[in-house]
Parts: sequence; C-alpha cells; structure tokens
Amino acid sequence: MTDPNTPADARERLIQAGIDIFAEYGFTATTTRMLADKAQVNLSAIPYYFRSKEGLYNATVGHIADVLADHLTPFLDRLQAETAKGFAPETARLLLQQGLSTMVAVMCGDPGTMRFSQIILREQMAPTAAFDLIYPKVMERVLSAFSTLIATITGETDARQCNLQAILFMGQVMVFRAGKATVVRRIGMAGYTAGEIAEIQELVVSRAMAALDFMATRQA
Amino acid sequence: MTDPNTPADARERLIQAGIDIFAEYGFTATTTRMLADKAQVNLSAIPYYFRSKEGLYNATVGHIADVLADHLTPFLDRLQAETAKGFAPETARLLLQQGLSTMVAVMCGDPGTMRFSQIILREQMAPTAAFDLIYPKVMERVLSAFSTLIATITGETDARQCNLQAILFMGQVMVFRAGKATVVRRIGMAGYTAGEIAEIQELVVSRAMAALDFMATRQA
DNA sequence: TTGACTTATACAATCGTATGAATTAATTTT
DNA sequence: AAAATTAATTCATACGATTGTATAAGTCAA
Repeated sequence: MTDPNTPADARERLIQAGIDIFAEYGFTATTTRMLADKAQVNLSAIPYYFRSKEGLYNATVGHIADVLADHLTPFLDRLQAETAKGFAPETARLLLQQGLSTMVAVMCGDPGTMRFSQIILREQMAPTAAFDLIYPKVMERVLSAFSTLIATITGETDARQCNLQAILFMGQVMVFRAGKATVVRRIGMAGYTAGEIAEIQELVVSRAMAALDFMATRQA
Repeated sequence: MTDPNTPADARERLIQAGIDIFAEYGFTATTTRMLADKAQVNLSAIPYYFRSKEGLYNATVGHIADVLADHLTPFLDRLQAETAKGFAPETARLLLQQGLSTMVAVMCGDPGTMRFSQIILREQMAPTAAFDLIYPKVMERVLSAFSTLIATITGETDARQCNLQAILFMGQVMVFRAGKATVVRRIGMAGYTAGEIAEIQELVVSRAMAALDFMATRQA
C-alpha cells in the first residue's frame, strides 16, 4: 500500500478499482486481472470476496447506489420538510435549481462521481441485474423529487406530465456526460473546467425555468 | 439464405449482423462467432472481407453513417434552400419541429434505426476510432443545422449559445433512448408504441419551442 | 485453369475461476 | 504470558473454455 489514498483492505480496494475500471471499460471489456492489478490485490481475492467478477460488479454498483443515496439524503430531507409545511412555489424553484446544479456537478464536474454516472449510464443503456440496485435508491428518488417540485411550481396536476418533464431535465444534464465527446468537439470546450461547468449549470437551470413557465401558463 | 430479407452476399450480411449484434452487446462482448452465425457465414469471412473484427465494426459504423447521412440529406437540402432565399423565422420553426420529430422517430420509434442510435450512443460514451466516421457525417451536420435554425428563430447572434441549445435538444431526445429502461419503468410505458412515440414527439417539440421563446425574449 | 470465395480445422493468447500451499491474524489452551 | 491451535486471508499456479485469427484444402464460376 504505497498510495495512502487507497483503503486498507482488499475488499474495499477491489470496489474502488471496480469503480475506476468498470466505468472506463464496461463490464465485459474489464478483465479480472485489470481489477486485481489496479487494486494491488491477488487475482484470487475476487472469487474469495465476491464469488465472481459479476459479484464484484454488483457490489460496485451497490456501493455507488449507497454513496449517491447518502449524497441525496440532505436534499430529499429538506424537500420533505418543506412539503410538510406546504411550501411556496418560490422555494420549490430554488430547490429545483439547486438540484439541477448539483446533478451537473456530480455527473460532469467532480472526477470522482463522474465514474459513478458513467457506470449508471451504461446500466441505463443495457440494464443488467445491477440495474435494480441503482434504480430504487437513486433514479426513482431523484425523479420523484423533481416531479414533486415541478407539480408545486407549475400547478400541473397530471403526474405523468410532471414525470415526463423530470425526465427531460435529466436528459438535458445527461447529454453533457454521455455526449461529452461531441460537446467538447462541437463547442470547443477544454473538457469541463470549473468555468465550463458553471456555464452548463446556468444553461440547464435557465432552460428548466423556461420549461416550467411554459407548463405553468399552459396550466392556467 | 432462407430469409429473403437478408442481402445476398457475405459482406453485406456481415454488416447487417454487425448492426444487430454490436448494438445489442457492444464491441467487446460481441464475438466473431456470434457475427458469423447471425450472418450465416463462415467464421473466416470476417478476416477475409474486413481484415479483423475491428475492421467489421468500423465498416458497420461507416455504413450507419452513410445511411443516416442519406436520410439527412433531404432535410439539409431544404434547409439550405430556405437559407439561400433568407427564410422567415416561422419556416425555421417548422423545420426545427420536423427535425426534432424525425429524430425521436429515428432514435426511439423505428426498430431498424434504433440499432443505429444504440451504436452511436456507445461511441459517444466511449469513443473509438469509429467515432470519426460518424461525427462529421451525422453529429456535426445535425447540430450545425439545428444551430442555424435556432439562430434564425431567436435572433441569437452568439454561435456558442446556439450550439449549446442544439445540444440540449439532442439531450431531450437522447434521454428517451439511453434512459429507456428508466422511462418505461417510471412513466409506465409499454415500450414505445406508436402512441407513446407521438406523445414524446409532442413533448419534445413543445419544450423546444418554449426554450426558443426564452432565448428570443432574452435577446430582445 | 485461373481467381474469387468458402470451408473445416487448428493455434496461440486470454478469459474467469479453481486449487492447495503459504502466510498472517485471531483465538484458545497451557 | 507463552505456546498451540484454529481461522482468515493471501499467494502462485493451473485448468478448461473461449477468444480472434491463421492456415490450407475445398468449391465454384469465368
């Protein structure tokens, strides 16, 4: 253990390696030897701790789900507290803006959490058994929160419409992660510096507000 | 050749198989034996016609780029014709609506072209050498066209802003392809029936118009 | 009979995982 | 507290299966 950043025991180190390697190469292209090398752990530690490569993958996705769920909790708690006392549309607007900005930062800004979203995106496109680990803990709760906020802000009573709008919001953020290669090439970005992230956040939030205004006027 | 739909010679059949198999499993998880079986072709036809598995993959992506570029041509020609005679914002609006609807149909509606977008999405997330085959022929031209339309409609003079909005449009469409698993589960869709596609098209177009109005008023 | 193509077979490399010995840590017994 | 014993973990090695691709014989039309 020359690197003090790596956790102490083999099990944790393998999951950390899983986050890095699975994110970069995907499940199939990742070999058990890559994982063992990255974790500085013997090859047999994988079947020993996780039964199989697939077991390690599921543990990795499960870990990501837990970490993201923890990050989500303060936001969801605040939302629930505001909901309890019947909150004003203005408060909901601020919460939604904060939520979208955080999502941009998590998916595109922070190098650590960017690996998370890479793995989640792969699961979205081609779901495996691990999809069920991430969906209820993360996707469902995020979309549900956004949907609630959208309903409060716009007065839209049709839940389907609110859920669809929440998905559109996700798409506007996601495109900057999944389509990074195109974005960087097309816009001429350096590769998501702090300034570029701020620009994306402002863009996403402003268009979200425009969409909400549209929904509100259509509702009225 | 029991199936009359499959093309005559081995080369074409392998590319058709490549579209199906690479889309479903990705490059690494696809084996040469899967491809040969699907194409009903001997295994050695792959190195014979394409030098290697990677050669077949590149030929497959190249083929997709060509087909999509052909589909794109009428739209782009019409756009160029309108641009030449200095077209009205109203015309631009209609063209953009048509473009977005087509994109939804191509990416989510038609089972044939859905494979295309699956492969393109994988290239977006983890670009290989084949990315350069699809970017200039498809991505660049679509985004450029959208950007031009956005500028015409809103009066926005900053090209960067127009390009960013074009990317947001792509994201709103893309989320229904990449996030299909979540969408179906969350909204309770059957899996993109004709009616559901129409609903998505209406949704995407309406929000796009709202975003354009926002840009226009901010410009004024 | 030539050239284009197809076929069956084989090969080295790499894959995930099993095996059992070596080592370390923990627990119990003296 | 020291020694003995058990359990937990690490390690090197190996195995069968699968991978992409090479090879050379075979087939067919021109």
